[in-house]
Amino acid sequence: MPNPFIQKLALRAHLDAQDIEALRGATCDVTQVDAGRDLSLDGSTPGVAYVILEGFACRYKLVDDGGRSILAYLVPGDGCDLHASLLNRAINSVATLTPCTIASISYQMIKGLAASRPNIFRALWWSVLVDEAVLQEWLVGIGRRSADRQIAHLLCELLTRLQAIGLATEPDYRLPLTQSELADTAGLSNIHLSRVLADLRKAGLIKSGRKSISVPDIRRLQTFAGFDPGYLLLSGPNANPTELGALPGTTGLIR
Amino acid sequence: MPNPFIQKLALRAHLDAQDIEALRGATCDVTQVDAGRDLSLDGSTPGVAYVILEGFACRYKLVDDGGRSILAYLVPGDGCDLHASLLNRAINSVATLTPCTIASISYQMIKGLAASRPNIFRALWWSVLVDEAVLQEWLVGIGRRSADRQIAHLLCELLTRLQAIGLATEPDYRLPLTQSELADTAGLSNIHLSRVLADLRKAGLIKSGRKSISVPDIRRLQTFAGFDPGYLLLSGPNANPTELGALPGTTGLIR
DNA sequence: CGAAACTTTGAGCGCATTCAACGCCAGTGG
DNA sequence: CCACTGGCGTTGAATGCGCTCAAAGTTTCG
Repeated sequence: MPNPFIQKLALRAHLDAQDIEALRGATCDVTQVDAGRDLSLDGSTPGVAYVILEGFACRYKLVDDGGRSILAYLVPGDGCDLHASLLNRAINSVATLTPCTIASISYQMIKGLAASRPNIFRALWWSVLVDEAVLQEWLVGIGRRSADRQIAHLLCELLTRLQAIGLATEPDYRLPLTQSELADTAGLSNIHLSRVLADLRKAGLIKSGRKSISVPDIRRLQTFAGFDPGYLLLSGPNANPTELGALPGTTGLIR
Repeated sequence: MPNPFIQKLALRAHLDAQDIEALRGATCDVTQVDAGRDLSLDGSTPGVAYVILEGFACRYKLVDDGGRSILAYLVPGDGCDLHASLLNRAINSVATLTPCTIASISYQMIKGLAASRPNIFRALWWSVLVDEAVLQEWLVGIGRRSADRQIAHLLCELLTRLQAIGLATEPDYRLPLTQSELADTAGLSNIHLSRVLADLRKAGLIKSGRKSISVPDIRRLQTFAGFDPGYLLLSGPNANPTELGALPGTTGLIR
């Protein structure tokens, strides 16, 4: 069984045989977890990080009034709290959305890997940047996109991410998320989310069944959503970042 | 003149004399920039990072329909694109909001510092985590908080951050932001933002004058906003992160 | 002083919410 | 096999938060 974590890191930096061996050794502490369990709680001091090998999870936060805000989806190959290894406080909660197979990694192990293996370090750093880029894109969506475009954008993103790890075939993919979860991602009520999905269905942009989505025409959905996959930084590893110079403040005004 | 960048990093990791000297040397390429100029454009390949020494800037993205979404405020001491040093593509634009004094740092310089000085590396890593935590909190606010609480929360955050670098006295602080910028941060129209501010003023939670905010009773504003400064990770440097163990999936259910 | 940028106010509309009820489906136990 | 239950999704009606459009007031700056 291939390790999706290693697969994903290999997309983002060149890994040699020793790197892969080290990663394989680090992710050998494997556990099964039910759906709907917390892996880490906001404000706690975990000391252990996880990697999702199978299943879906999410990072989330709760608000005073009982509302929930989903901050990220974790799919196979994604780590959680990996880059928080120098904090003594989790800045968000993490919960499984489906039954999951996860690997536990101690913070010491992570620090050791990051310090001794530059390739791994670079791949982890890259992952952090992707996390941040996704978070930014969600903020844009929730703030400045209409609900239907925002959902379409989210579906495009998930489709792209799942394709990158071979979990989605071209036209359609299985999305084991409830509407309530999508709503808490998009900042909508689940009633309204239901209507938005119905609209997208009526427009022929998606076909949704029980916990699965199929996209008849990806291009059309992407155009509708204004989706540009560039921010996912999937386009090849950056073996050689071009170091161009630039002068400050010469380009143009805002807007 | 003290260097706020070094001050801020020193909050986040212990820096010895050599670290400080190295940082001082790295930030000696200083420039003045007008307000409203772009320091970096989404999708470009900058190759140079900046540190704000004086003034305010922001990270932002534009949407197809002309909308703008502000993703972060950069205050004195904050870096921009520092951690993107291994990307060859900026994932957002950066623009000055006021006249700024900035220092330019080449990516090679950053990489060198991060590689040779563990303390600096740790401080930079810490900064990335704070960036992410703030972004998450904004996502929660824009998605699940009412407009007035969201704005109150944002004002609390900015006040706390400015106090941390000595740019705000206890009861009030100067906030050189236009309502249009606040609106693009909160995902609101500027007309509605004007009303929200008026409501907060009427409720006695803030007193706002021309580009300045004063907060008569910080506690009251924080309570109203549900603000907990923990996510800003300002509470002391993490010289000794406690390494506690934890078992997966034993804590509780979502909600 | 005049122009441009920013802020405020009012009126009307619409997207999204809440509340409530019903349909659907899977699992469970009689 | 059927009734019961709980989670999830859908639909309808009424309310409201926040938006658009438009215009006037206010600062700032050249």
